[in-house]
Amino acid sequence: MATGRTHRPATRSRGIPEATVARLPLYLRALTALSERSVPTVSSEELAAAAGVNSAKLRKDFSYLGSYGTRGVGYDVEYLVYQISRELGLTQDWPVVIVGIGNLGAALANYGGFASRGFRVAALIDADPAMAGKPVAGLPVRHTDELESIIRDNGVSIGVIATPAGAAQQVCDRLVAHGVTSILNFAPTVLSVPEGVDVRKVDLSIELQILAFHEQRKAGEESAAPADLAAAGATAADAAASPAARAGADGGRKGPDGDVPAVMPA
Amino acid sequence: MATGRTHRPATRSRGIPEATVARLPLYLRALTALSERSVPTVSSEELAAAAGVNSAKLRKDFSYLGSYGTRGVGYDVEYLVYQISRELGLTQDWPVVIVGIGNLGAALANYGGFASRGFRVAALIDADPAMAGKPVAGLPVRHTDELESIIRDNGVSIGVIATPAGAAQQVCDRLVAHGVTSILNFAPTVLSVPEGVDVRKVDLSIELQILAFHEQRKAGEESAAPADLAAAGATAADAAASPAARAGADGGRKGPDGDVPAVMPA
DNA sequence: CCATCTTTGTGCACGCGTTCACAAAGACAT
DNA sequence: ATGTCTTTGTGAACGCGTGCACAAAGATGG
Repeated sequence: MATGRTHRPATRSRGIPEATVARLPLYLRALTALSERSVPTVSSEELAAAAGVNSAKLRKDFSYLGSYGTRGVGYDVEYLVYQISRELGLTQDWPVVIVGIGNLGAALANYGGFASRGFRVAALIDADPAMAGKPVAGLPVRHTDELESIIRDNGVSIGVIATPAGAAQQVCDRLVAHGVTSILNFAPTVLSVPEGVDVRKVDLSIELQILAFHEQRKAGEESAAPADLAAAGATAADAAASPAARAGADGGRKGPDGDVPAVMPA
Repeated sequence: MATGRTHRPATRSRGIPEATVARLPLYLRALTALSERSVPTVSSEELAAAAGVNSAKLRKDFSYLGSYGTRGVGYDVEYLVYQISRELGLTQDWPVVIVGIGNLGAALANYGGFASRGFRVAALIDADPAMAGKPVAGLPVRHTDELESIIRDNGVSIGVIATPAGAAQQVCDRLVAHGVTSILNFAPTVLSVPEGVDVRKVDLSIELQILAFHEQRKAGEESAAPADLAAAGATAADAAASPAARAGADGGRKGPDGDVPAVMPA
């Protein structure tokens, strides 16, 4: 998956491990799908498969919530949907503001996954006066000046930052100053916030870089096994000394079948 | 931050822990910023602060890469930028395709963070014939039919899926069939892929749900402290012993305002 | 050349998360 | 009722990641 964790250090909430909390939405989605197909019950095995996790892990996760589930039968889908929703706080309405209505901000505003989960986009905010009033996803873009009143009037406690990196900290500070205590940050910056404020970060380029790392490793292992050994043996000092030598090493990519690729694409 | 990890189980790549790999892009960004300001060296303390992590952790992370750094001085910025870039595979060009050019796909196509990191958008692909040829972010949208040739001709090994959930698995299968071995998935679905293919997932609504969980907890702690203590006191054993008792027990749960949920749904 | 001071690199301990494996709980059939 | 069969809930072991704390390395000054 794709996220990092600029998170609370180690404060486990109630008794529920952070890792479990992060999986609850996953289970919820799978359960919702089952619910729509009117499936009455699921076993941990089935549900785990649908959510893409280990069944033992799933059972343990649920055990933190309590003993829902019947031995020999499985879990009642509807009941579990309700319990998880409640645990995640989705039974209530969460007004959110999106700040920074560029390409990404607009895409977020249009994203359907929010509304369907109890999140209501209370306002779209942008610093550019030219944007003010322009309708995006059915809502008029408001100017940053209105930020405070918007937060106050709507009781907003969750903010989404989709501004350029340079503006993010400033926007963050203003959000926090006016009462926002949870922030979802799409700007590629480390935000510093006071104690008690949660920040989660989504960084698109980081995800790609992680994939690139593994991709490189795959390519290297396959085609250049000896070269790889050499690289492993020769400590970084060597490799650094001659970047050219390295550039030549990762040429071979695996095709869909076993065909051995020729040279690297220029 | 914002991602999950539908990842390789436990196979640590080379000797570098997965957690470390995930932080390297963070360090790289901070270092790049320093580099642009022509700062020659940084201490682990300074860099750690800039990247938002613990300095001990940072030093340990770097120790996996090798012994770059001079005691009493710190790390050479330029050198470290190079080393990390190389380790992440960013010294080479990674052509990527983006499939599904809706709001999100278009936003991704326009996202500057890719190009600046060695990622090149080789093509934008959409299933809608009406989209074909339309320019997005300076590139003409191509139709799904061309998927295979695009991947082949460009040597694409990384694919980004930004389609609706329903189409994601199918797109994924086609990508994989034609040689893509790393996928960044924005569709809210669990993708199943063969061994050897890496999937990372970015799920916007999941991030919000996690924030909502903590937000709820914060609100609850404040207003319903005693109820919270009671819940903490009763160990799982109690609750497990009698599901009925439990159902009743969590009646007094912290709502934002203290509303008590009724009974369980049938 | 020696002393001092800074900063790295890492051994070690601890805690969280994952997984195995199984006993207990309940459904269902006889 | 009793027995069988399924599936949960969890105790226990293990491994990874984190953070402390310190020894070693090197710079710097005398």
